[in-house]
Formats: sequence, C-alpha cells, structure tokens
Amino acid sequence: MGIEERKAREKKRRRNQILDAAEKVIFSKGLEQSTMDEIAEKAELSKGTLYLYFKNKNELYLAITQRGSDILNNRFSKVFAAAHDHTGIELIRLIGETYLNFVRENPDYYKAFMYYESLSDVQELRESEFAQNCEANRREALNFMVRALQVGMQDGTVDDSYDPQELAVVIWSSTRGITTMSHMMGVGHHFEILDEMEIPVESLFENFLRLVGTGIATDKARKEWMTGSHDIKVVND
Amino acid sequence: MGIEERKAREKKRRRNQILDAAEKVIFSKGLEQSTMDEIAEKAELSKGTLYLYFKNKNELYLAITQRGSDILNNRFSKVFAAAHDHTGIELIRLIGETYLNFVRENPDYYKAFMYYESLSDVQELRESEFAQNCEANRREALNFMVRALQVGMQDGTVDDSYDPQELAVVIWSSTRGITTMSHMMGVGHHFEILDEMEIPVESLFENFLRLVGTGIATDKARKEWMTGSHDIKVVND
DNA sequence: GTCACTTTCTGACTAACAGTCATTTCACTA
DNA sequence: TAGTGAAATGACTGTTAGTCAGAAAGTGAC
Repeated sequence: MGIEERKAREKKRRRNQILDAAEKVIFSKGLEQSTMDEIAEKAELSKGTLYLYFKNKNELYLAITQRGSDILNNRFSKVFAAAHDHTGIELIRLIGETYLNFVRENPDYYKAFMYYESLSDVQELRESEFAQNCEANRREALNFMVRALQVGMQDGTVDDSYDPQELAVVIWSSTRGITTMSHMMGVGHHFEILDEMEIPVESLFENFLRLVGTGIATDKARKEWMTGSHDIKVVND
Repeated sequence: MGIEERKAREKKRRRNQILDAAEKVIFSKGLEQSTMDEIAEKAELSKGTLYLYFKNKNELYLAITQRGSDILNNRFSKVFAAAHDHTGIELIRLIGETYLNFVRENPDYYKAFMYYESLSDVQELRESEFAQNCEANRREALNFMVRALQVGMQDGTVDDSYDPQELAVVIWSSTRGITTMSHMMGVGHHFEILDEMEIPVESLFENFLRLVGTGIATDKARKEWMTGSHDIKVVND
C-alpha cells in the first residue's frame, strides 16, 4: 500500500525533525538546561507530540546517542571495507585514528556517549531500544577489532601469544580512555594539568599508539608501525 | 578560642552528617532519583539546612565525589610512602592495582567520578571548591605516575626514550579506560559482550599490564614485570 | 459531498521537586 | 533573665517533566 508507506515515511520524518531540534537545543545548552518545551518550540510542534515519538526526555537523548553511535560505526565499516589493503597492525592504528577523529569532530555525540555510560539505571537501559542498538554497535566495533588482531596474527604483524578477544577488549578500553581524555581536553574541561604540561592531543595519541604498538607488534612489524601513515584520510559519513 | 574551635568542629560534624546521609540515599537510588527532602530526612535535618552547607544538589554530589577522590589519593600516597622498596616499573603496576582495587571496592564513588567527568558546565566546575580539590588530587596522582616513570628510567626498568610526562598521561588515560570498563562490568552495566566472551576483570587487567609492560619496559625488566607480584596487599584507607 | 472512524496533534493541567526566605529555636553572655 | 546572633526550620514559589481530554486532520465508504 502506497499510503501506508507514505505514512511510515512521514512518521520517520517527524521523528527526525524532533531529533534535529533536540540536538540543536541539547548540544547548545546541555541536557539538564534543555526543556522539553524548548525542544518542542524548536521543532515547531507541541510538547505532547514529542511524547508520541519518545517515551521521555532520557529516551530522546538516548536516540541522539544512537545517532552518534551509528555514525561512528559507519566509519568503522568503511575502514574495514578496505581491510585487504592493510596489515593487521595497520588496521588497529586506523581504528584508533577513526575513533579519535570522530571524537574531535563530534564532541557533542561523544558527550552523549559518556552520559550513556554514566547511566546506571541498568533496567532503563535494557528496556530502551536505542540503548540496545548502541550496544549492538559496540559489539560490532569490538568485533572489528578482534578481526583486525586476527588478521595481524596471521600476517605476522601482531604478537600471537595474546588471546585476540581479550586483547581486543584491552585495546578497546584503553583507547576509550585516550579518547575520553582528548574529548575533555577539547571541551576545555578541567585537566588544565595537560595545558600546563603543554601536551597536545596529537602527541598523546601518538604516544599511545607507540605504547600499544610496542606492546603487541612483532619485532618485524615494529619498525613499520612506528613510522606508520600519519595522514590517514578522514572518513566522512 | 576554645569556643570557636568547638563551633568549627560542630560545623564540620554537621557537614559530614549531611554527606553521610546523602551518600546513603544517592548511592542506593542514584542522583536523579534522590530528592533533597529525602536526604534531609535521612540526615534528620530540614531541607533548608542542607542549603546552608551546600550550595545545591550538584555541589553536594561533588562533595561526595571529593570524598572518594581523597580516599583514592590516600591510597596512592601510601603506595608512594613505600616507593623505595620498588623499582619504577613495579610502582606503575602498584598504581594500577591500587586504582583497580579502589574501583572494585567503591563502585559508587567511581560512578561519581564518571558523573563528574561527564559534566560539561565547565563554569560550574571552575567555581566549585570540591571540583577544584578533585582536580588537585588528580594532578597529584598524575605526578605520582610521572615520578614512578622517572624512577623506572633511572633504575633501568622503564624505556627512557619516552618523555615521562607524556607517557604518564598516556598510561593514566588508558588505565582510566580499563577501570571504567571494569566498573561497568561490575555494575552489571551493558557490555554483556564481555560476559559472552567470558572475560573476567582480572584477566582484562593482567592483559593490560602485560601490554603496557611490554610497551614500556626495558628488555631487562620485562621478565620481572611479567611475573610481577600478583598478590599485592590491599591498601586500606 | 458527507458521514463515521482513525490517526495525529495540542496545550492546559498536575505532580514533584529544587531552591528560598521569613520566622523560630537556642546557645551564649552580660 | 533579657538580649543577641548564629543555626535551623518548613511553608512557599517557580519551574519543568509528563499526562490526557479533546481538537484537528486524514481516510475511505457510500
């Protein structure tokens, strides 16, 4: 039925219209300072309508979070679409760079990620379709990393005495630590320590790569890693 | 004046009484779900009194955050009080273990840390005495790490081709990533991925240590590191 | 074209809560 | 024991998330 389809399309459009408005408002003044009335006004809809599309304010923000999560995973996918051009250890570097670029270009989405992680009402998260999708994305991204490591162990660029899954989680987690730090630096958050030390994000990330590289690369791959491509083309969504 | 002192003591006691009550309430139901009325009731005080001691709800939570931050730094201090017993690379391991133990024993405080970091009203943070104290603690902790690395570079257990400050920030950040992950696993947060993979926190941390160790240790120290003391006595506050 | 029916939208309303402030309590002093 | 100021109180206010009865718009049958 053409009508059904049109209606579905319109529903989707409304939904996006609300999300766009919500992003504008929330990204500019923060979740707490944003009111549903303001978002409704920005979306040129009444408040009640917002609740027809999103259960509550938190779910609305989770939907925004998922948007960001989808964008990030798209970028990861693109990296992997060209996986055959790279060694395993190069892929690890690319994943890290992709992540870091995302954070720098989309601090607002990353902030949403952080909020999402700081949530602890586990029940609420389990019930949210959006949280589940974010979770699925995360799972996929982690799988990318596992595969990259496996590739590396095959092509001899990654030390194969590690368990690839465990190593993937370790690298993933520590990368998160680095991206979080770089996010906070970018937002002008606390951590003026770093300003004092005059450590730029680039150097932070380079050192991290060096640390990881030295830690997991085989001797053979270590040299290549250390001089690895620094001008990776930014993958846009 | 004895009276002045007593009054100061009583003021401090009231403050702690409020903080204790606030911790009980907030740790059990989360910040959002906790009301100032409930905290007041738990503290056996009226709501107005809470505002005589803390500017608002957020500041109250920041004060709790600082409590946690102080506990953690105390532990770091204790590790460093016995620094002469250890090589540099051992100190790095000890710092990591201290941090991880703290997170496991005090998930509620760690959650507060995460909330604190996800805040982005930088202005609010700059104005908060508590946030500033947390910042000072962080600075101190990072300095511990820098010193540990310097010790290691002197005693030949840490590769001295790194810049100690930069390396400290990298290790610090990635450790944060690991502790965050282990926190989330502990809280039964999302990330069921890990449950599926059946990766216990211990192994996550051991692999992280191995990665860092391989990355920064000198050849000489690498062996020692890999078999490093796994049964570190827990430093209690 | 119009009527009955469904879907979508509206905005006034409610309940809950953070934060305030005029008033009260109380320890201390002279 | 009356006077003083610091500490505490809790009724009150303003704001906002979330609701719901009813209006509006769309649909399809006749």
